Amino acid sequence: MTETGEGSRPGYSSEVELRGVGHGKREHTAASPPPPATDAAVLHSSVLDTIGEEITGDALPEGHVLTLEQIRERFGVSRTVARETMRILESMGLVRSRRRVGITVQPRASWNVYDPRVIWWRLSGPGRNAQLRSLTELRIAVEPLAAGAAARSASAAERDRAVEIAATLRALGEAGDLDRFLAADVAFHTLLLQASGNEMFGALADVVAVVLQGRTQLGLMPHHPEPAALDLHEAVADAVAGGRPRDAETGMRELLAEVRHAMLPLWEPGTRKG
Amino acid sequence: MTETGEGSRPGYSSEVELRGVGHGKREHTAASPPPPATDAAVLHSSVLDTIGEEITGDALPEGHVLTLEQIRERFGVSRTVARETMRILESMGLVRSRRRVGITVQPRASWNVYDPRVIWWRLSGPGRNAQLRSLTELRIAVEPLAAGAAARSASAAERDRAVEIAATLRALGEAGDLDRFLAADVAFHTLLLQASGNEMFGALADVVAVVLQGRTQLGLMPHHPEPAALDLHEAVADAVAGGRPRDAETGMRELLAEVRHAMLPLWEPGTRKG
DNA sequence: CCCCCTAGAATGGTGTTACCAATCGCTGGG
DNA sequence: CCCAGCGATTGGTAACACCATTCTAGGGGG
Repeated sequence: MTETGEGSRPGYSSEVELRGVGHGKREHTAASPPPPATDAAVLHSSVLDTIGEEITGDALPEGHVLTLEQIRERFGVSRTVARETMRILESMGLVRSRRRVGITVQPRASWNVYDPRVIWWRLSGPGRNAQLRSLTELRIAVEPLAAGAAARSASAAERDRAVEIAATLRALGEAGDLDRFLAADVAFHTLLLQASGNEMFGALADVVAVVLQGRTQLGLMPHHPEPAALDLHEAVADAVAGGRPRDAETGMRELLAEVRHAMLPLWEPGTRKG
Repeated sequence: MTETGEGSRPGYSSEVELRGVGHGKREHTAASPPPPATDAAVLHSSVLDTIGEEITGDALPEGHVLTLEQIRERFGVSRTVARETMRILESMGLVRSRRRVGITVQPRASWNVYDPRVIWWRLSGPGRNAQLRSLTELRIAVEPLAAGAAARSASAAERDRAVEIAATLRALGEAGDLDRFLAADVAFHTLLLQASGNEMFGALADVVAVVLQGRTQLGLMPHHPEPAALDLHEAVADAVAGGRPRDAETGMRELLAEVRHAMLPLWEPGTRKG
C-alpha cells in the first residue's frame, strides 16, 4: 500500500557490514511479497530480520542468551540500535530482557505468532510446512464465518466486487493463467475477510495471501484449477451478493475442504518440533 | 515437571479489572495485572501504555502527528526512551515514523490487532463492546476446530485433564461459585486450544481468557451457569477423551452458540466506527 | 571437613545527555 | 511556476552514571 519502494530488504546502504553470519541465503524466494516490513530503510530492521529468523528457525534455541554487546559487535551497529531491535523482539515475545542476565530467547509459547513478521520468518525457515499447515487450519476455521458475515454486512460495492472477481477467476482459471489467477484468488479472499466487518478476520488477509502463494510455490496447485473450485467461488460470491449468509458459509466451507485436500501432502511429513 | 511453570503467562489472575473507559494517567502500574507480557518495571512501558491506549481509543485519531520531542517533554523521559517506545508502537502498526514529518498515527487497518497489548488497550477503551464482539466471533470460528483437533492429537494427560475440568465445572456451577467457575472455564478452553497442536489456535488462549472475564464483568453470565452448558462441557471433554473429533467439534459449536446468544446484548449497540 | 549464609564484586541492562548525519516538507526567491 | 535552500525532525553514534541481579569468596558454625 503505502510502500512504493519495492526494494524491500536489500536496502542496507552505507558501509555498515551487516552480514547475517551463518545461515547464508535469504531464500524466501524471489519476488515474494515484501515481508511485513515496517520501514525497509531503517538500520535496525535488518538486524531484526536476521535475529528474528534465527530464533523462529531454531538456530537460536530457547534459553539462549544474547547481550547487547554481542549484537553491537556482530552487526557493527551502535548500542542504541541494538537496544531498539531487542525491544521489538521483546514486544513480539521472542526474547526477554533482564538486568545482569542479558537477552534470553523465549519458548515458542510466548511468541506473538500472529505478528506478520513472525509468520514470515517461520515460513522462511525450517518450520515452513508446519507453519503452512497451521495457517491453513486457521483459514478453515475463520473463512467460512467471515464469508457468512460478509453476506450479512458487506457494502453494495463489495458485493458487486465479489461477483466480479469470481467471474474473473473463472476466466483466468479456464485460460490457465496461474499467476493472475493467484492474484485474483488472493483478492477474493481478502475482500471477503475485510467485508466481514470483523477486523480480527480482516487482519488475516495477509495470512491468506501468504498461504495461497506458498501453496502455489510448493506446486500444490493444479495446472488448471478444478472446475468445482470455480463453481464454489461463484456460489460464495452469489451468496454474498444475495445476502445469504448460510450459503456463503457452507460454500466457503466446501471450498476450503478442497484446499485442505490439496494441501494434504504437507500434513504427512509431520514436522512437529519439540 | 511440565506442570510447574505452566501457568507461565502471568495470567490474569482472578482480580483482573478490565477498567472501563477511564484511561487515567499512567498510574496504571500498581496493582494492575500485566495485560500482556512485558516488564512493568521498565520505563518505556508506561509511556507505551498511555500512547497505545490513546491511539486505540481514538483519542489520537488517524493522521495525528507526534514528535519525539513532544513525547520526551510530556512524559519527562529521555529521547532514547521515547524512541524505543515509538519503535514498539511502529512494530505494532499503530504509528509510522518518518523523517522531517514525525510520528504519524496509522489507520486501524494496519494495526496488529492480534497483539495482546492492542487487544487489551481496545478492551479498556471506548471500543470495548465492539472488540468483545469481534473476539467472540473469532472464538466461534476457531474453538470448534480446535476442539476437534484436540480430540485427534491431545496427549493422554490432556484428555484426562479435560474430563477432570469438566467435572470441576459442574461442581462449581451447581455450587454457584462464579469466581472459581470462571477460572476453571478459562482453564478448560485454554487446555483445548493448546492441545489442538496448532500454535495459532493455542495463541488465542489469552483472548479467550479475556473474553470470558469480560463477559463475567459485564454481567452477561447467569448467576447459575445453564445446566445445558455444563452438559456440553462434559460432552466435549468426553469426545476429546474418547478421540471423537466430530463430536468434540459439534459439541463446542453448540457451546459457543450459547455464548453467542448470551452476548447478544452487546451486538445491538452496533459500535461500528468509521 | 563441610555446609550455609552473607557481603561485596562483577556484569550487563536502563536511562541520560550531547552531537552529528540524513532526509524531506515548506517557503521564498527567481 | 519551478527550484533551491533552510530548517525541523528522525536516524545513528558515543560516552557516561546508575542499579538490579547474579556470582563468588570468605567466614562462621555444625
